[in-house]
Amino acid sequence: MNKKRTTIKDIANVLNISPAAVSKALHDDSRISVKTKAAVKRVAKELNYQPNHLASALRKGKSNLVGVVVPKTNSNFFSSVVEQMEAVLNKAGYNIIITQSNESFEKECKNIDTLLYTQVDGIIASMANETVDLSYYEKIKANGIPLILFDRGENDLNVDYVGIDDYNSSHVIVEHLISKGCKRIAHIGGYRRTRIFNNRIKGYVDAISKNNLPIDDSLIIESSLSLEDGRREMEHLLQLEDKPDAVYVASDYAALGALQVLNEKEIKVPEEIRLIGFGNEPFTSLVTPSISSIDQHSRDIGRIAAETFLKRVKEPKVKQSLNKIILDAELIIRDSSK
Amino acid sequence: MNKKRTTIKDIANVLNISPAAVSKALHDDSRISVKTKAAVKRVAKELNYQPNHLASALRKGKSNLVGVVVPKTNSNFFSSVVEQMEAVLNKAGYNIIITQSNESFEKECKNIDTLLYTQVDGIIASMANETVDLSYYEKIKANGIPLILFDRGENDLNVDYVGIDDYNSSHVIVEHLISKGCKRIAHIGGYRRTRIFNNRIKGYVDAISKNNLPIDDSLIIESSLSLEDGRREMEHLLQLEDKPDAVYVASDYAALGALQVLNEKEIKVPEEIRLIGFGNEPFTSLVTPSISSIDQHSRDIGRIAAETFLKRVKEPKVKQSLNKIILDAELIIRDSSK
DNA sequence: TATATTTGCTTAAACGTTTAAGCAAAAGTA
DNA sequence: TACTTTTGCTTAAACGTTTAAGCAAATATA
Repeated sequence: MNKKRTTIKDIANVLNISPAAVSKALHDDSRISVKTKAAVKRVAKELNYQPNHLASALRKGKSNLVGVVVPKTNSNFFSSVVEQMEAVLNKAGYNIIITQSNESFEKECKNIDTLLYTQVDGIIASMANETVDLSYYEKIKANGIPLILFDRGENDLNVDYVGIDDYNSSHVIVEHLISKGCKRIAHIGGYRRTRIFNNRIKGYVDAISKNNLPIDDSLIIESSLSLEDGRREMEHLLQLEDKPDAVYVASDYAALGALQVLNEKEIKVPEEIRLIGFGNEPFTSLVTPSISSIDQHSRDIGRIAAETFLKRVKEPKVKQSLNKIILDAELIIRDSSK
Repeated sequence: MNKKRTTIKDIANVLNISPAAVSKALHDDSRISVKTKAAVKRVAKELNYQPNHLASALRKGKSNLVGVVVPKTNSNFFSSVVEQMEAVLNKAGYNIIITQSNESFEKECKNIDTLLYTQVDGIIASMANETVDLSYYEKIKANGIPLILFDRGENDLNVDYVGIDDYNSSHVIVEHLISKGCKRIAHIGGYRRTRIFNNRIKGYVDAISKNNLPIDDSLIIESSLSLEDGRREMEHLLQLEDKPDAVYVASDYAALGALQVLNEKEIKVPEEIRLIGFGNEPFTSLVTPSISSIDQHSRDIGRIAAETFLKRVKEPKVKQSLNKIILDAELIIRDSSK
């Protein structure tokens, strides 16, 4: 029994040609005869030859791997984004390494180090909520490989970005609620230090003003947007003297927490309080009442991010103008705001 | 400006020592003086040296990468399993490449090829529902690297496996339902060709018999267990002349579909029909009524699968006896079966 | 003091592939 | 026929590490 894997050399020995010829034959080089090519491929199959990616990547200085950094794969949004990326990149001959930061800055840094160490040809990332220090992302840029951000980006980094228009989404939501007659619209949002949440808050504030409603700071709440946060902040809102008649929550999970509290207290949704979430997670259509939410076009984001990467590697010389691709989000109206 | 990355050679040149000495210094070899080590590490930092994983992996014949194949990361179970694997393997110096098959056999094969090509040191996999042909898994075994299966495995492959006791879980469920007075318990299951679903069906049948209830084939249904399948099969069960008084669904998603139909038809759960799911997905506690379900100890499964891999690479010579680790699952009783 | 051991390095080969350069034979051109 | 071009390969170096083997100098041992 042979312990060793078969290499290009083994094939060369069988056919009494040079390893170089075998390599070229396997890559359909025009300078190799049809006959030799056929023979090489036959022997390769016979010996169950598996190319060694490490060796070719080392020699070519290109690993054909793309690193993906996400906060958590355990959400419909991210897993759907990743699925599309995979599809597009696979077609172009790339494979992806997915790493999750679990929303931890420290883990995110470790992941980036790992990916660089593994010699990925580029990194597509969405930042953890915790992340403020951008030095690790500068490290990627310094490395010379393309860096594409999606969903959770940072303007300061000056790299390609794909995401939805959070600012405008807030406008759509607020205007929908006002059209239903709401006058006191609360916003359970994320922390302002994350750009997307900041944009949602700014959009909310501007939309309220634009529609001549008063801005009430007690109706604007920042949190981590977990289900528990949603519960806590909803309870808090219900203790206000002047209760809101609608709540716009910047995440479906927190919106669900809010809904649980409303259901438990037998406050009718949407009659007494209208509720809108963000992200269009599958469960929003499954709970009672179903939750209106913003669809983030996850599939498009994944596809476009991957395509942007491919463009960058194809034209590394040309200092292309930066891509900031902002997609329009879509409000899916369900029972909670009808 | 220097385009090139700094290598071990650059450091060697600066200090006028050999690349070999630098390599050893970086690995804290005992035969390198403390002084040289310090100097090497200082220069490495100064030049922002990043080791080239490809080169060391090629030379050492070891990539320190572990491939993970899952049907879909978009489920609490799998993402939680993967999270634990990552934690354990990272600690041991390994990184993981996650690939999802999206339940497609073809994609699964492609993923395995990719992983082998990338020279992973081992593969931890859970098979797609579609998968019947095991030749790709044999390919992994032939490659000589460890293969660990979890959750969805195959006895025929004769490799390490970690999972829960599906057969016994069915017993626990059936007995719980009987204790609540149920007499006609239906089972919306997966396809028998998947071992775990087959075990759940067998467990169900045996538990029914053991408790002296009649086996009624019209109450045993095989499906893909999607939410839509759950809806369709629940509607089908409700059209039976002799309706069930309990339904045990082998997946939470399908259980949710069933629950939707019951809610729509205003059939009271649990009063008229009791319902139990499988997997303890987060939404089971979020919907109304909350769904009783089986917790699969995803964190333990991830941890143990990773540890099993580490054991296998540590002792490749010793033909260890095969590990089949079967964990006890836990029934979480909620409103749908109270 | 003579010999053995340890220390601290160097040299050189190896991992498996790709590729630039080169070269003889075959085929094309004048 | 004498030249150029094309075809079909070979040779050898390179990618960045690691590591076995070796060797001189320093240190320990007898």
